[in-house]
Amino acid sequence: MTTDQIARIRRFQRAVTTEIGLLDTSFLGRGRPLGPARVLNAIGGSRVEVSEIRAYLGLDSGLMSRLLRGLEAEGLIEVEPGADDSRRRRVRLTAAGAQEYAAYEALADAQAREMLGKHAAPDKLLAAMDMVASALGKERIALDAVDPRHPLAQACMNAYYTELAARLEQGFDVARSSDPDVQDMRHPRGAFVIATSDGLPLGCAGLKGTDKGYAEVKRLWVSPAARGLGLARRLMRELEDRARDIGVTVLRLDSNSALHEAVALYRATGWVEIARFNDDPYPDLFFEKRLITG
Amino acid sequence: MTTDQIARIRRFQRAVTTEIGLLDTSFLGRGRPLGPARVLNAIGGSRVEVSEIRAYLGLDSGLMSRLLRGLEAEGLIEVEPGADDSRRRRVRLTAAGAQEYAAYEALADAQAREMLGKHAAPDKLLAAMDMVASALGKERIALDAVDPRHPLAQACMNAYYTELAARLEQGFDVARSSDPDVQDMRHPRGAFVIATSDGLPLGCAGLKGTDKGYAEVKRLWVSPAARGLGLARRLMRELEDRARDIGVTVLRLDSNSALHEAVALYRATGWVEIARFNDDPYPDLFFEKRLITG
DNA sequence: TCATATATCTGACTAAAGTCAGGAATATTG
DNA sequence: CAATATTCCTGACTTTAGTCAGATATATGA
Repeated sequence: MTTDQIARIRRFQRAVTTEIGLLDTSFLGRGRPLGPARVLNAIGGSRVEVSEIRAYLGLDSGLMSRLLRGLEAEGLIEVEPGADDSRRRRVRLTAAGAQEYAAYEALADAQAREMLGKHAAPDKLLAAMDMVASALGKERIALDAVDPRHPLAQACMNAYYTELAARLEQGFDVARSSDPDVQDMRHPRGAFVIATSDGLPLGCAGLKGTDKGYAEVKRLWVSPAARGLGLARRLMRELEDRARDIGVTVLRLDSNSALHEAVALYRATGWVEIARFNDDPYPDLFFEKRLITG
Repeated sequence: MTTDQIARIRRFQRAVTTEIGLLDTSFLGRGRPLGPARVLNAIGGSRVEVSEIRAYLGLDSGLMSRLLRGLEAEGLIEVEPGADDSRRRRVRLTAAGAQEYAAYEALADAQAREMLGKHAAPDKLLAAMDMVASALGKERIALDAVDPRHPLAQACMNAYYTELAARLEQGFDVARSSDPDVQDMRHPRGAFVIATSDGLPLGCAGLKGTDKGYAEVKRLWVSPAARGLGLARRLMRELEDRARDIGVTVLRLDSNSALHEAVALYRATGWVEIARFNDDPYPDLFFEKRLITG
């Protein structure tokens, strides 16, 4: 690591600190201090449990309580005890709250739009922002099992197909590859896991159940914005855990030698190369992994 | 502009706000609030005039005054009236202050190092950070005339040579190109201007005086991290102003058709293509611009 | 020289964020 | 069931940041 590299990060920190400082103090000029505004936005962002919001924003319980009281007094939110555990309270926006939240969203969007508009190469700027945001908020990337037909899951798979088409010498056409049945990638036959950061999809992986004594790993993809963070490894680990949960002990997958990073990951995490086990035209490498159970 | 793009910027803002929030509240754990810490760092970063620091940090004069008193009481800084205008006060670090500043630097460097170390593709991350920082801090990019032998000027020129070598079909070797005499790119014969952001060099351009009735523009370069911000245009405008100041009314330059952006800029800003006027092996395009004076 | 502008300082104030101790209600565990 | 833990609330407090109206000293231009 060179001193020049350090200097560059330092410069970035300065640029961002000052800019965000300016950005936040008058928090978008809706006459509400940063604290309540942050809480309102967290609730609008579909967070429901008080404790969850508190952890997300890193607030003291006393402070949090007061901020909630304030928003309640404004008529923007309603708080009620949780259904199964009535200590853990749940918050939701009232109609007025939803309106106020939308106003914040519109303002922030306008700000974002203006910033992009001033730049000559917006795509590059966005890609750079994605990468930085992922690196900064690494531990905020959440993995969730969803239905493979979920819009975010679809978005990931489409990005995956596009990337395959670009990277495979012979191109890629989904229609010619065996498209896994939705049923096979849902509990209890299998699973489909997506990685998201503040709602933006960053990666996916599917576990496809079969009746042949093993399950297959399909559609492992990580967004360029999140590469280098060990996300693929996390996704694979998650799939293995879920495989164990549904009683699967042998996993298989097919891949292509053009996908270096993925192949290297398989080899590094206990996968063993085996003979071709299907007649899909795209893969040229086949792996198996026996899970340690107990 | 798509909604997806907006969502990406919004996500970036969130990631950065929360991260920097965490980063700054206990400002690196040296038991000093953010305010005084920022001022100390601005002074350590070779800013000397109180008014300059105030503008840089965006502080109220009363607050600034108090923060200075505090640092003075700690024995970290000394304040004295300016030499030519005794209203504008100048600040400098005492020995203890320099030590404290160094401690902050070391902590921030360690933090940066840790962040880079956790990333699998640090170069890409740095490039992304540079781009974002430049876009955020666009108006903080300063242009200064320096001696062409200045280390930052040299750094820019070396980056320029490397880029030429990569972009020109026939490569590039400085030794074969006519290296302008240092004298010719200094006042009053010419000028050399660099663009920096918080000390990081982002671009350069040289004005080389000749005895043939015109001056030449040489070494126009903008760092990849700062492209798309109109910096080349700013550099050229600066050179034109300086040319007028030293009484030059005709400018010439040579370029290569592989450098699309530069050539497009010349054509868009009043430069007219002319016949070859030197025997340098690299250029294949030649331009002239007559300055409007008065 | 006199009016005006500029740079900084001081005192009095407010708003916002955060801390801490303890209390009430509810859940969990041996 | 009793002891303990968890979740949230309340009140009293501190720190930090920031605002605003003068006061003071110095510079500038007619």
